[in-house]
Amino acid sequence: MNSYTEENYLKALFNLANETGEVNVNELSKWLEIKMPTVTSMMKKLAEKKLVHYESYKPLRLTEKGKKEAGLVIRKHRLTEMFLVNKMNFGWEDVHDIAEQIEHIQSPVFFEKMDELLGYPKIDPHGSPIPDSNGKMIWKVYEKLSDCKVGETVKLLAVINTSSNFLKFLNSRELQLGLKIKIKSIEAFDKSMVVSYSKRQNESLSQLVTERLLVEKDK
Amino acid sequence: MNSYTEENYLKALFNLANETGEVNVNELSKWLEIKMPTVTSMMKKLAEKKLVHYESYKPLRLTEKGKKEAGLVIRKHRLTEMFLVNKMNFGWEDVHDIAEQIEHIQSPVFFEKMDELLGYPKIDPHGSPIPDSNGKMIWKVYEKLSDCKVGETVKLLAVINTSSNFLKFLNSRELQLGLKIKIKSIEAFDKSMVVSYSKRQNESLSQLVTERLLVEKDK
DNA sequence: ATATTTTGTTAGTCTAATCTAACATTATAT
DNA sequence: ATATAATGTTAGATTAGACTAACAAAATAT
Repeated sequence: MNSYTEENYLKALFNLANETGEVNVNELSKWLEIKMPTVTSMMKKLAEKKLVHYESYKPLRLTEKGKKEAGLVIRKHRLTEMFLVNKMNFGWEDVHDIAEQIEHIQSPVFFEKMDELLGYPKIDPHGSPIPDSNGKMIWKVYEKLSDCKVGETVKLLAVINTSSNFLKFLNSRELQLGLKIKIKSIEAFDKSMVVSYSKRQNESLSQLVTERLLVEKDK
Repeated sequence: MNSYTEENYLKALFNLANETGEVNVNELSKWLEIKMPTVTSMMKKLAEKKLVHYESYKPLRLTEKGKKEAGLVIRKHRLTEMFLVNKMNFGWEDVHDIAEQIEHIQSPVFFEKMDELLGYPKIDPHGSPIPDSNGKMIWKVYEKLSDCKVGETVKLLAVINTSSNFLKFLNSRELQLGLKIKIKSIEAFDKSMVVSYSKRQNESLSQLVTERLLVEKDK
């Protein structure tokens, strides 16, 4: 069994991993807002438990066991977010902090029940995949809205940033998952986009926004 | 803000308090399965925080502030049990351990939402009162079934012990809150009762059981 | 009334998870 | 190629919450 704290490190390692699965001590330290020496010592502990590959001065990498256990924490987090939104009527902007706590509840049946009541969902309210009960997660390859071209019509399928402020901003523009968005123009100097969707015509979105919106070309 | 551990001590003090609101260090120690010296030092800490009246060698007593905060933890616990039973289809025998964890979630809106979805319940699935949002709890005065007399018909309104084993036993006899129970006879030598309720005629219940069932005389 | 048992406290140790200060290694820039 | 900056580690301190051993006070029994 991993402690509350260990679960948080595992989750962070999973979420921060680059293409090769590597994370630096410094990145992890900044992400968790925990000083580097503390991170180093926790990495040694997790290495003892065969959850992390650790060698001095080398980047960190989760072991297979570590990936699985991290995946299971993320599963609990995302099932919780889905439950809060679909069964308890919370807005998607309000679920992150609660899920950060509930993800550490030790009770397999509790999360199995959530899963069942939700009808075994595959994605969470922000469009992120929910790992299966073995901790395995399949990421669909989405495109950033910021990488799309003028004239294209795309479907909004996920958001990268799940901070309350960003999601409240999306709410204020009535931007939600599933929407079809048409790109009318792109400003050359700041990469901001003018787009149309549902009843909104010619809304302007800054690059900070468009690169956090994940889309699929409309077929 | 009280820590997870502090919340558990407060709750225990509340639950163990006798008529005069007093609890001994020893009782508390046994209840929590934490050694006496640890309890003593925690009591000093809670006294610092004005949550407990503490004097060397004297019984412990929650302050008004302490009672309120303990009541709020119990509120979170009982709302959670109610939610698990009524909204997530758990049996009343399976909710205690999960509620022990969820009661420590720090998120007022989370519990407000539960309360709202449940329709502001006044009692939990075991018949215990749910404290209000100021931590105030009103205990109805029930009678123990074991104190009732032959010939009386009573209504089962609460159970004292909420251990999974006891509740599973009640399930196996189809005993549930709200039932009308008629006392047919009482064995003199072991105080066991023969009772009838719903479709069950002449069920025998040991004193260990009858003194854990809280009832009201049928009017 | 005194001895014994039970209850409660003090003093000091331990572990998990954090920190700072100082030092070591690796990466970057001139 | 070397100086500087960034990153990472070691050593030692701190805090919360637990423990044991030893002692002290209160309750109980003879």
